[in-house]
Amino acid sequence: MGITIYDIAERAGVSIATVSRVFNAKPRVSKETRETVLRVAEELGYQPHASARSLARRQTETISAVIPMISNNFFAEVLKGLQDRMSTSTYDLLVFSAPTLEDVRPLLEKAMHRGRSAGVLLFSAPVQNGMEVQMSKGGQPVVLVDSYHHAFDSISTDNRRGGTAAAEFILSSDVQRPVVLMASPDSIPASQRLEGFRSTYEASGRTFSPDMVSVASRSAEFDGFSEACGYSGMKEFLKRDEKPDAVFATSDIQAIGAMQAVREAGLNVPEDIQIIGFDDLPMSRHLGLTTLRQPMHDIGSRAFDLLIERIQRPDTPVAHTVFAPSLIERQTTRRETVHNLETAS
Amino acid sequence: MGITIYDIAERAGVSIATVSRVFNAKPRVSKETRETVLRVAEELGYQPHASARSLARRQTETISAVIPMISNNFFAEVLKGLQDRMSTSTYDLLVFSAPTLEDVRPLLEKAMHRGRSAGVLLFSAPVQNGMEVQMSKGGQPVVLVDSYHHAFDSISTDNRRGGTAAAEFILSSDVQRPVVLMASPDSIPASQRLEGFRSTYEASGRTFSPDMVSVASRSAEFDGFSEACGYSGMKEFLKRDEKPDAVFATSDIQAIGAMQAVREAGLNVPEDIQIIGFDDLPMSRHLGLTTLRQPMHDIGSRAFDLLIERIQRPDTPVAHTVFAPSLIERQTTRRETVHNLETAS
DNA sequence: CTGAAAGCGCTTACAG
DNA sequence: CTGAAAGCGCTTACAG
Repeated sequence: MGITIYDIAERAGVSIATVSRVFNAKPRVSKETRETVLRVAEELGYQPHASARSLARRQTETISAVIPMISNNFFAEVLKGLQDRMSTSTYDLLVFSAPTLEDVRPLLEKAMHRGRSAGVLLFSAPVQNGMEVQMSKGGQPVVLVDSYHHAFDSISTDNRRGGTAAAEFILSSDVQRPVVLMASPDSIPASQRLEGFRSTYEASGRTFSPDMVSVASRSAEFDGFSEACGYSGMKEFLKRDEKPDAVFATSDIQAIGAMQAVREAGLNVPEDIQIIGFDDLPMSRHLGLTTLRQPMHDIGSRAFDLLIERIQRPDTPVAHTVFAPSLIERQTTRRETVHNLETAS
Repeated sequence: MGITIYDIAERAGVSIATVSRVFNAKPRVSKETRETVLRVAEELGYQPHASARSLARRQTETISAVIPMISNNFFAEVLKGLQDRMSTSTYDLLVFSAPTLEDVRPLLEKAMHRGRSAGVLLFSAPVQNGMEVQMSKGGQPVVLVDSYHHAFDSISTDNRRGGTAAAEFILSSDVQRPVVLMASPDSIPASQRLEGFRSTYEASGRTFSPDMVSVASRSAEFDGFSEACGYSGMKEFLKRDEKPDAVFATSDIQAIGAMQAVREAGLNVPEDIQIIGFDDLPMSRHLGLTTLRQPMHDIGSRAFDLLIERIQRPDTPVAHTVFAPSLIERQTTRRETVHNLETAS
């Protein structure tokens, strides 16, 4: 059905080898033959066959991305950064989206199939048990995005530091009863954010009790990174006699759910309750949400660069890229005491 | 580097043909040889080479999705429906994301490359000029998602009807000065939503003047489907002496931007201004947004089914699937007169 | 039930 | 600068 290299060779009166050469921009071809080949190819509407090419070249120009919960806004943004970066390359992107963290394993397996792609980007999944082995002997390099493991390249945000920044912000204000809206305990990033918050808070001399945090169920949709989780968690907090006066959510999406719960309770943000999120989704700006920004776009584009680098130079030492989150102050918080702050964003 | 069919044939003491047979679940293989082959393959960690396989079979088990602006929430949801459906199939998904509608053309071209995929899903892009030809003679079938063209299978929402429903809702209330927040004029879906609204509104005897609609600029990010556009459009409306008392946005995301603008102006939703969106994104429920729901998940899964159907039976007549949007009433609107409503959601 | 062989559409030394 | 030929890793009639 398709027209091949043979068709154009015949019609141009040359061998298939020279046809191949012109399509691979090899130098040793005379200008005239190059031109006729190109013309004939154009006439016939020739397109190289992707599979044949990668089989012969013993390499493929596609990469795989294994992503849990693709409709998550954070991933969507990172993906956008990735795609923007890829649009100027010749690589294609194969996307494997896992409904839950459980499904990541088999999908990774699939993505690692020989000849399918040249490398894989594994998003936000903890590397556990046999996965490490599977990844090492898979033949293609994998780089971790929003995750960490000493044996693989990774790119992530300093979640602990983000938690610390949130705590510092709260400690420097007049907040008395902060609470934390945490995602699933299985989520490494969320755990680190909580931990950064907790340790910094305690370091100030105040006590951080377990009832100050609402943890999403392990089976929660999107690992607890959802409005629903933020909403219901906040509802619970609001039932207390002593209502919280500030909440740190481990993601913007949870913070948005919390905002809604607060409003429904007839309370005001930030007057009654201040809210801090994590991510800085595009919508957060318009919602006036104070948050810890992750450079999602950069994470995506860097991930691509790292993977390509690794594909081309497999023996480079493993590298970990960590971005620092930055506090973006907006309307959901107010700063009472403005000491210790050199720059306001 | 990789271990091939030859390795396992040798080690199992059989020919490569029989090895191939067991991996293709062909019937004519004795139980014993099947078992030894499988065992040896397991030992050696054999994986079939994807490219070689599709070259030999003359078919590939991957499909392509060409999507403008992948970080758009609507697409993310449709993609999720698609992926959920695909997870039980053996197909892989190649994603081509276009930063703008301009980039769709070249990406589609790329996606149509021979041997790359068995079919393509083209999202939300108007089929214009030469695209039709390119798509017809591309060799692989394409189905349109959230778009329409008589010559290709398509799956979409009845946007006009959604606009009509929004207008009817408003007409049955005490709203006096409704306005519309429209996305880019280049967007077919947005145009249809507006048109449905306009015609129904006028049919009631009221006049619909051009200054009742705020149209996003052609160069607006995400074709105007963004909080930023809803926000700025609403800001303009609020500068008027006679402020609107209801707004119909052509997407939820614009509606969310509008909500923020209203709040910042010190006005209340729905008391001062009622808001209706379009899509019913997951977050809309938690924001209490009244909207016209599109079954995004179903759109995604149906799209997959349609494409596979078309791949398998290329000569089936072209089919168009149209989903009816449904009005979901929530807190951003209030119904004064409750006549003509059998079921409240 | 099993094997030898041709073929899928390209790339790439090797000669010339 | 160009061609003949082998090879990439699999599938699939065709014989047996």
